[in-house]
Amino acid sequence: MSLPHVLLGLLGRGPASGWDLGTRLAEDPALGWSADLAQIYPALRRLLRAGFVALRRRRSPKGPPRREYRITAAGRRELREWLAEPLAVPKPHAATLARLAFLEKRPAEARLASLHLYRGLLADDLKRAAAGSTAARRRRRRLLEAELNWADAEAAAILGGRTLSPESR
Amino acid sequence: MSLPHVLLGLLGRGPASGWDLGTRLAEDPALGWSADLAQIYPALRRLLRAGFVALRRRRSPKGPPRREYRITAAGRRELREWLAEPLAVPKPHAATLARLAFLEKRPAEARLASLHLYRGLLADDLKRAAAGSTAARRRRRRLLEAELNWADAEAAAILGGRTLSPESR
DNA sequence: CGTCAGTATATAAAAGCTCATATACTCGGC
DNA sequence: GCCGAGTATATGAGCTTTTATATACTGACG
Repeated sequence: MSLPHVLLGLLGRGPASGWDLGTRLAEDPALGWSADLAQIYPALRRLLRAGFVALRRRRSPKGPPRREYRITAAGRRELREWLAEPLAVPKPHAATLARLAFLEKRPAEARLASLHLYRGLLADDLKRAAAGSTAARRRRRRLLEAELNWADAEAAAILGGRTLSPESR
Repeated sequence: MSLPHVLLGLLGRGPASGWDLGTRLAEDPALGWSADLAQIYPALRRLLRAGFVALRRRRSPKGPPRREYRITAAGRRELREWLAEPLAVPKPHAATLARLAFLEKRPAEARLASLHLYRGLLADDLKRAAAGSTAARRRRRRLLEAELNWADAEAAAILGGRTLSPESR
């Protein structure tokens, strides 16, 4: 849907090859987008045909020749228009959330074990998200912190022998 | 990827038709999954062929006959196995986050306007998320609150004439 | 000298998802 | 009696995304 625009946005920060864009996407979860190289390469071609990016081949110190793309004036225009569209609250599409929802029915030990593992992953992510001072990074840190607090509260409630829900007696 | 499992999870709460499942998914954002009916109907058929659900046709007070599915013993087993898989921190896949990240380069008024609209949407969602006492709902409320706080902090920083980032002088 | 790891591009096949459209049944209003 | 709205199931086209596979170049290790 909007992979091309995300790529344009990344190219707005400077020229890059398909490989570069792939690693940037993979490394920055604050961007809220990820894509396989098999998706990026065709997308770049479409952007090239549309005139939104320009291509320069360069030899690479390691490996085969790089195809470096840079954004064009038309590309910047397109990017600006996309950025001007109103923001919608993202509806997450994640199996983890569904599992979390259904976990409620499982025995307390199982819930606690899952929560504990999950908490560990959250803490790792928060540590990795410590760097960076963009709005998107700050947002990500806040959300991770809130989720950590939530996980702790849930674990405490289970350990306290009662759930926070009304069906507990 | 996991739509069939999500459907099994929902059927774990009681029998339902494809239509019912579609509306439940659409109405509960804490579930973290959404699906078109065009996706749900074939998925239910596959679950039926696999023996994870059983079908009963019932006349409906309004409209054409309903096809109600209920989870079988094999289905419960499958669901339990899926729930036992370790949770991974979801990586959001949302154009909004990417826009947020690239918005940084736009003029302050544009950023403020976007933030303000976004804040309004968040507040609406939070109001709608007020009900429910499951762990997933509590999680969602916490995250929405954290994001509201973030949006307010960002807006305040812009209004204060400086950003929170070190490149502000 | 071979082969493994890392960089880099590319394509095909399969799976997943959205959008448009069609059908069918009931009820309430005009 | 017809029309529109709400309930309910279903399919096909087209798009996006994932997974698997292939190629090619360099440097390091054994």
